[in-house]
Amino acid sequence: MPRAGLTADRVTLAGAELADEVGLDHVTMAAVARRLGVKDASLYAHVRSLEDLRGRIALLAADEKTIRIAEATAGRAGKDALVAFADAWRRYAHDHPGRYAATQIPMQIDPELLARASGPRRAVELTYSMLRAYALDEPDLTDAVRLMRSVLHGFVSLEAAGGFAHARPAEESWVRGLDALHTLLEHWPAPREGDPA
Amino acid sequence: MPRAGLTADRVTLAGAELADEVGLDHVTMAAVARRLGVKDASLYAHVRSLEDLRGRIALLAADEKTIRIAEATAGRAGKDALVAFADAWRRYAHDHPGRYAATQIPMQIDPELLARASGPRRAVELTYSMLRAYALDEPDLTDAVRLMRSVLHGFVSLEAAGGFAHARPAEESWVRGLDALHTLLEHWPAPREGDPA
DNA sequence: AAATATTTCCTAATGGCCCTAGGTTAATCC
DNA sequence: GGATTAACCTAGGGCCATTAGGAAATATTT
Repeated sequence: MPRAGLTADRVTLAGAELADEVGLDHVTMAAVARRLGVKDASLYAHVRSLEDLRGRIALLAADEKTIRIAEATAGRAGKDALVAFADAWRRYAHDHPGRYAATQIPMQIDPELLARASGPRRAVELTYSMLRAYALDEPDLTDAVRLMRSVLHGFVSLEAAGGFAHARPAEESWVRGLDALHTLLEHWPAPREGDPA
Repeated sequence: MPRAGLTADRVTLAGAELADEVGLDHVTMAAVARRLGVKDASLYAHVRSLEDLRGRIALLAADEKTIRIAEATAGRAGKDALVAFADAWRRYAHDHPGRYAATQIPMQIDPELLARASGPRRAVELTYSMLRAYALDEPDLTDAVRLMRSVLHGFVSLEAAGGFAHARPAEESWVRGLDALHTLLEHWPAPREGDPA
């Protein structure tokens, strides 16, 4: 009987595809094994546990999202870069809802695996380089990066959870929200007197 | 043998407490039943399924969060109200991480139950009333409300997932981010020429 | 107060899932 | 080709969700 040719990456990919199709919390060892034409016990040669698998899906998603953002922002600057960055983020979440959901799981990921992963780190670095165009000094830059990430992640999450009633298309609020963010970054307020930095 | 005196609300509360203690996805029928000193099968007289229970926890959380925000913002206006609103939101997420996580599950909630719940609707209404102080006209007001909710939810989620490296305390980015949001709301940019509203 | 109806909670059972242990067989390396 | 490594399997234990149907406590009616 020939072998299926499994590997940790192939198991992860199957899990990721399944997550996009049926939702992250319907990704089970049994279902992934079925998709690969294999018995569930066979997966444990490549993946430590279901939690481990979910962590790997999260890291895969981080890598893919980072690549998309890098490609989208390459050669752009200023507001162009901002919009390209944000659109790439949102589009990834739309195209891969299950993978994206995996990125939200609190960091119960195998530390060794996490250390070898470049996706999350590079995503933050990309945000920094994009925002550097706005001439913010630390610690404002860090605060702006965090605000930016909060907006993108929050909008996309609420959208996915059906949080925006259908009155006004989410797309339009998105465009206008990015306009507003751009304006804000150009006029980032100075710390108020009396507040510690 | 005396009875436990269960009801849908008591089961939901036990589930919510458990969610805060051990995380939402460790909330199982069996665990809730143990906590209530009851057999798991007994819960099905009050709750349709595990999914139903999670939906009820989400609605409970929405109600509680709304009440906290309402109390915090009562009698305040302008930036005071904004900060009180945001802090109440974030504090609820910190105090009740499991309940808060439940609010993120896509709306697979029993529609009939949802219709009777006032929490989610009132939370949005409160956001509208708070932002009305900034003299925005529709559709800008709706876009601002959505941006606001995105920031709050996104920040709190990233924080809970350990998304902010410890370099700079999240608290400080939070305060400065709210400063920035306030400024933005005071100077909300007009739609750019050529763009459809 | 007695009889009835209702509801709560139980026991029993099915099937699915995660995961471990230990055996076979296919690929790989000399 | 023979030995080693690894992939994949069978078997099984334990936990969980859910249903069906029975017994006992409460509520309702007379």
